[in-house]
Amino acid sequence: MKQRHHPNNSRVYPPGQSPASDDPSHVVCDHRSVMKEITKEQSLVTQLRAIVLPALQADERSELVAQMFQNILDCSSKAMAELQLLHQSDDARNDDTQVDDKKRLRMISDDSNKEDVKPHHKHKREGMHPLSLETPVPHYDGRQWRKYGQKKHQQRKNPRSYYRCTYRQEQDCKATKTVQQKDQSIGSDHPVMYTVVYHGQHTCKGNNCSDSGTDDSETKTTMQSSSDSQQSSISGYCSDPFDHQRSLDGNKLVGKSEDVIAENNIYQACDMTAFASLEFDSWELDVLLRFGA
DNA sequence: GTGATTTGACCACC
DNA sequence: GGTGGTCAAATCAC
Repeated sequence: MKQRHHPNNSRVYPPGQSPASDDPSHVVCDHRSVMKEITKEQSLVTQLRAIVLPALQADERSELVAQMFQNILDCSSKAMAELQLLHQSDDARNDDTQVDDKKRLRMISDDSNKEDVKPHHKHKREGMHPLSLETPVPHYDGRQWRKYGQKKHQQRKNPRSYYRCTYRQEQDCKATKTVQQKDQSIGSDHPVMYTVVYHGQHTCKGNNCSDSGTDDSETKTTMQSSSDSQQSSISGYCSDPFDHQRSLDGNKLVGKSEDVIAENNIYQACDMTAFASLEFDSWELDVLLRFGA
């Protein structure tokens, strides 16, 4: 596994502070804790934005509110990026003691590392830098996806779904993503957490596939998805990637209990990616800043 | 009828 | 043989 090393790899302890008192595990835990809180904040802000913006009339005030939401999310994303850099720095400094942490990072960013050291698999996306994210709302990220496959893996309780850009044929967009429900999500704060891995960058343009993080139309489309009687032509908006959760599909909400509908509306209306970034580079950060807001 | 999703099969790699 | 990713026919929803 190729490690990312921070330039400041040697550690100097200030007077009166021993390595024991500066337990690296505490540093890691602090990073995780803070990143977790930021992730929560991002999720809540995106959810709040999805609720508030559609309720506002399209005027200067709504634009201002949208811009404020954007700024908040930008700040948190930047803070996350800074923490990530610090976290990587600590990992590099503590090769022997942070085995578990490395395992975790390896699991998240496995694909990207494979590309660095192994020949390209035919089916693996050549020249593409995957981005792994955790989010309770994996479907909506400002792009339109079409599901083309699903696989149940022996080691995992939940199947993995494969999506490609809706405009793959029209515009030869090579972007794909995989969505997998996390096993440990049951009982957590969020009902479900998903690991979303993006491969390749979008080359498509137009047709709602452009960068428009604050585009109100996206929010409207998302809000409509839960009540729209039409079948969604955009996998990312309505359908759930997992068969056992097809009841969550917006089209199938009709006839369900109000509680379920309300809950699903929340998560579908707020189907914006609240990214918990764990490993990303500059363009990936750019993606986070644009899509996460 | 059209378009999206599902699902088993297939391929390449390890 | 297991795994990850993709393909394509069947199926579904409108």
